[in-house]
Parts: sequence; C-alpha cells; structure tokens
Amino acid sequence: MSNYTISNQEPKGTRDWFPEEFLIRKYIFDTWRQVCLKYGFEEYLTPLVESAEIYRAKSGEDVGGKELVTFTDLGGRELSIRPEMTPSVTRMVSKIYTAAPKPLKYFSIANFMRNEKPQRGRNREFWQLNCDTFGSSSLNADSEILQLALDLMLGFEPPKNSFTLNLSNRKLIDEILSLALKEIKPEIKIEVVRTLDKWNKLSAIDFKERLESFGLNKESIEILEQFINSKNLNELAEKLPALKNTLGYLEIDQVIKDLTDLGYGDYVAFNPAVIRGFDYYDGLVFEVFDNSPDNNRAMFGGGRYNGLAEIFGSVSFPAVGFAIGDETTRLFLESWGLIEKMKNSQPARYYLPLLDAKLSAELRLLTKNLRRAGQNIIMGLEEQKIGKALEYANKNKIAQVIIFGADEKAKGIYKIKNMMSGQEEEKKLN
RNA sequence: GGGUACGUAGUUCAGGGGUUAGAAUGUUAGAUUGUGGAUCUAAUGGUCGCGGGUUCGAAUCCCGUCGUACCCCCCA
Repeated sequence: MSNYTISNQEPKGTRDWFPEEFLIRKYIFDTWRQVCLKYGFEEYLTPLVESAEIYRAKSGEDVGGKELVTFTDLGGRELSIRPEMTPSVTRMVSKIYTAAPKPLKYFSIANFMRNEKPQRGRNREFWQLNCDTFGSSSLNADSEILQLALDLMLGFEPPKNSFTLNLSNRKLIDEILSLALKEIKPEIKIEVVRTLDKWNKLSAIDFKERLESFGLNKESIEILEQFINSKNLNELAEKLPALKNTLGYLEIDQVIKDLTDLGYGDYVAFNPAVIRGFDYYDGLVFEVFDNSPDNNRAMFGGGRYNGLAEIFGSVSFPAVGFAIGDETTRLFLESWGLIEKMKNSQPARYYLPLLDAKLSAELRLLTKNLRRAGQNIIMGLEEQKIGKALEYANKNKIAQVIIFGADEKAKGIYKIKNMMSGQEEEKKLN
C-alpha cells in the first residue's frame, strides 16, 4: 500500500480524448483529408522530434526559444518536439527537391508542442493540417492554395457569410512602407509593421499615437492611415494611386478575380490589416476569420514564403502554404452549431445483449455474421435482463438493440428494436 | 512572462471559524416474472487541490504553491 496517489490529471496544456471528443476531432481530420486528396495533395509525415537547432535558427524568439520543449538523447544530441511543421517539411523536401518533378503538393495532419500558457483556442499540445505547394512561382499556385483553404472550410458545410478569407500581399506592405517612411531606420519599420498588424485591436487614436511615438511625421502617418482604412482595392487605388500598378496590388487583384470567377467571391476580400507575424512571408498573405459574434477571431492563415528554403540548405525553392489548427476549427464548428449536425449523421450501431447465458455461443455466431454483413455490433458480455439492456443502450446513445433470447431462438429469429421510434423488426436467423 | 476569477464525492454544486461535511446526479446490486428512459430499496463514494500560518478549534481566515478558465504579451 502506498501512502500517496499519482494524479490522474493530464499534463498542463494537454488533454485526454474521450470518445465523444475524439469523434469531433476525427470528423475534422477526415474532412481535411478528403478535401486535400481532391486537390491532388499527397500526405506525408515527419518525426515527432527534430534537432533543436532547426527551430532556434528560424522559428523566432518564442516558438524557437523558451516555448521549445527540448531534451537530450543518449548521444548528447539536443532534440525538440516539433512546435510547427514548416522547418520539417522544408528539410524533408530539400532532400529530394532537385530530382523531383515540380510542383510538389504536400499535406500532413500532425501534433505539435509549444510550452506556452494555455488559453481559449490554444493549448500546449495541438494538431494542425499543413498544406504546401513547393516549386511553383506561378500565381496559379497561390490561387489554388487559397481555393483549397476555402474548400476546407466549406467542407464542413457552414452557413453563408460564416467566415471570410482576408487577403493582402507583403510586396504591397513593402511598397506602402517605402512610400510612407522613405528613409526611416529598419528597426522602426518593424515596429510600424507590428502596429499595422495590431490595427484591429487598437482604437484610431491609439494607432496614431503609437505611430507618433516612433517619430513619424504627419505626412507618413496620413499615408499609413489611408492604407489601413481602405475597405477594398478600388478604394486603395483612389487614395494612393502610386500603389495601383505595383506587383503586390496586381497579384491581389488577379487572385480575387480568379476566386470570384470560381464562385468564391462572397468569401474573399482584400484587407490591408492582414500582415502576419512571421518575417519569411514575401508575397500573398491571408487569414481566415470566423464571422461569428461568439468567436470573432482569426482562425488560421498562410501565404507565400519563397525565401525560406535557402536558410535550411543549398537548395532554394518557391513555396506557398498554410496551417490550420484542430482547436480553432472546433471552435468554428461549435459557434455555428455544426457539431450536433455531424453527431446526428453517424453510422448506426447495434447493441446485442446477452439475455440468457446459455445462448452465448449462438450470440457470438450471430454477432460474427452481422459484423461480416457490415454492421457495427456491440456484443453483450455479461448476462443482462432486457430492462437493463435497453437502459444501457439509452445511456450510451445506441440507436438500435437486437433482441435475441430463448423465445427468439425457439422461433429461429432475432428482433431489431429502434430506440427512437420503439418499432421492432423481425429477422430470420440465417 | 503579466493580470482576473475559480479549485468541496466520478459529475454539477451547497456549506463561508464550532462535534462524525451535505444534496442532486452517476455507478453497482436488488424489486417490479422479456420491451426502456420511471419508481422503490441498499451499497458505492471525499485527507474539502497541496503545503505552511493564525486559532482552543480551519473546508471556512491569511500566505505560498500547483491546477483550471479567460485576457494581455507572443504567435499559427
């Protein structure tokens, strides 16, 4: 006898997946996988751990630093549990890139770990779908990736206007910065970009004051305000004509046209406040927003990151992609009542209780035959009176009970009772 | 890393200095002679998150710590 007990609580920031929760997760993963396969994307996986340096090199101060979960292996190598997929998949692709036919279209569904403070929509262990196209600089690749992101959302059959894909371009951001800031130091530029990124959370006054604190003059601030307040491309072109024929502008314009032609127009919009935290983005960037008042937040995003690959080796290649988390997706489904809908369309399960211990051999045989015929059967293991059997089915939300006792055996039948309607159906035993 | 709130049966909660800590629900067994969500009976359940302090006495007050939820920071 020990005088203490070990807690049965899961580690901080992780969660147990009881069948009810697991069902939701499985539904999300199945939907993702189905959509990706339709796009001809191929599924891959990398190891759970990578050399720690791969993250220290590029993942940034937090993700690649204090949030990294690291240990030392038997050979003294420092390994980390992956906090994101991009370095791994880039490393993996760089091994085959030169010899592989281009482009490569890859996706994976994997878990990750970041040592951060858990909060709504964010845990230490989380799961993500990562989708990337490698080896194409064509705008068609960007278009397709965005279409994939949209179809991933539409795969859950959400109501109209439940989400919006907001679109911008890092090239456009660079244009506006050189237009507004001209000879300002790079450190200040980074701060300005962060402020633009936070525009949603700041009031107009705070926004202005913040820019003033960086020492920007009136003219610069006015240009930035005109930019960030543009509701669409036309408005932007009117206010800041200098941007109109820039590559960044034209790319956004083209992609929105592509997607509108395909019928996604209601879901796509230019939004100058989409910046995204990572520095490696260098072309189109996007974020998908949940429009639900209960869950109004950026769900996921991505973009083009042509310059990233060269950091990991000699091979450089263009890439465009995004990642979407299981938890944010679950919150989206919840906010639009889509989980109940999914639960009600699960395949039927049958409960076949052991009403008479003497019939256990017959019960096993019947179970086997029904399973062979493609049914999902939960077979009773302990002798049970019919009342208890029906109660068990109720409590476990099993819709159909197969009744097979002495009476049925004598008649050479079994009965299927529907728990919802109460109706019974007789079937012959072979 | 900073902040706010909360930790009492498996679960949802009550009790807010005074004997052996309660309810509902769940689980298990039995009753109603094989057609259900019911009712009845019984059993099962808790070092009141953990540690320290104040007190004659702490689930209750104080401090710390751990955990949970949410916000900020950061980031997908």
